[in-house]
Amino acid sequence: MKPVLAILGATATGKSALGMALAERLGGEIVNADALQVYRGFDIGTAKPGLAERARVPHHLIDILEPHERYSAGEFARLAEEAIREIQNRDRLPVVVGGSGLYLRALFEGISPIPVADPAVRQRLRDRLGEGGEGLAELYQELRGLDPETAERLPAGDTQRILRALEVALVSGKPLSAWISSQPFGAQRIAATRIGLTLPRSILYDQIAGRVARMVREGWVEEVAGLLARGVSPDSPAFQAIGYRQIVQSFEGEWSLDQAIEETVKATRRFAKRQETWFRKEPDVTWFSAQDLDRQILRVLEHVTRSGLGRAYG
RNA sequence: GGCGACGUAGCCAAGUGGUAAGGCGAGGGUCUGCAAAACCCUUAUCCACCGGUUCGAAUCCGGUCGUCGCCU
Repeated sequence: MKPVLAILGATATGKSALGMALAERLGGEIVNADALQVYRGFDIGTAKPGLAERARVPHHLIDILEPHERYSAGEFARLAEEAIREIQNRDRLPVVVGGSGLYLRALFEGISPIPVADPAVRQRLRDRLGEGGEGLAELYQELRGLDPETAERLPAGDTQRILRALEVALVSGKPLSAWISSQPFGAQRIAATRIGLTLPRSILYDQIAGRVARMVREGWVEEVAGLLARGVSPDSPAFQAIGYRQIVQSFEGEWSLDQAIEETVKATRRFAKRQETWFRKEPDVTWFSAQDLDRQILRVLEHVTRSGLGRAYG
């Protein structure tokens, strides 16, 4: 497969804007590598590109799921690869834009073909964990028996991963560690020219606060109210999105709207920090300052044409 | 000016004689299908300051400074 262009970086650094600009100049189409922009109706708080942007440049993997549907790194990797193939068949340049490190890794390095767990099994494990259940320690012990390698790796408090590892072993009869070693990351690569956007922490945090405030002005709270009124369950996967949760909690009286907004800003800051931690050790990323983006675009363009991409898409 | 309360980390705060809880914030990190998730680690050689009592003081006593409240 021919190489693609990828734009990554923490939230609120301007990835979408840069992606648009590059796609327009290079004859590209955007492949969204974001876990929440896939949900219909979750627009403002996910900073989803608007209809105007999408009319100017084709976007893929946006608005493809209903809020109750589940998405995942593996699903993303499959869909993204398909989209990339189609775009390349049209002789256009795929521009992958996103901030989720795992999703990007799954796409570019290939993710092990681990079977999706049976929801019934997941529910049963949840029940065993819950009130009057055995508790996490017991489940962790069980995992030690079924998949000692993974148990060794995981901290005893990581409920989410312990459950997942048990799920895989129970459903497939093969431990997660075996699935992984049969096709580790890196076994199936898609070449990419990776552009990273970064900002000094204090500026990034200002940016985040400003963006959340703007989203609220643009009707974020009303959007959330509308989703609930339409019957979207607050327990839907889509409501895992930062801000949406907090706003729902303010509706439920847990805190005031101002507090919800403040909590949203905080959660976004923590998220951005985690993204930076992930990307920091990611190899083969050429970093550009997100300050003064307009002027950076020329430098990025130059870098892109000099990279393998210029040749591949002559 | 008088009286009273208070002064513990960037913020909030517990601790009232035995050698500084916790929360928030911040920073660092882990990551194979929930990833905008989940999890882990670090963050006060020291309790406004000075002196005293005591084997031992953030804790008791005196003074100084500061903050707040009430009174004049």
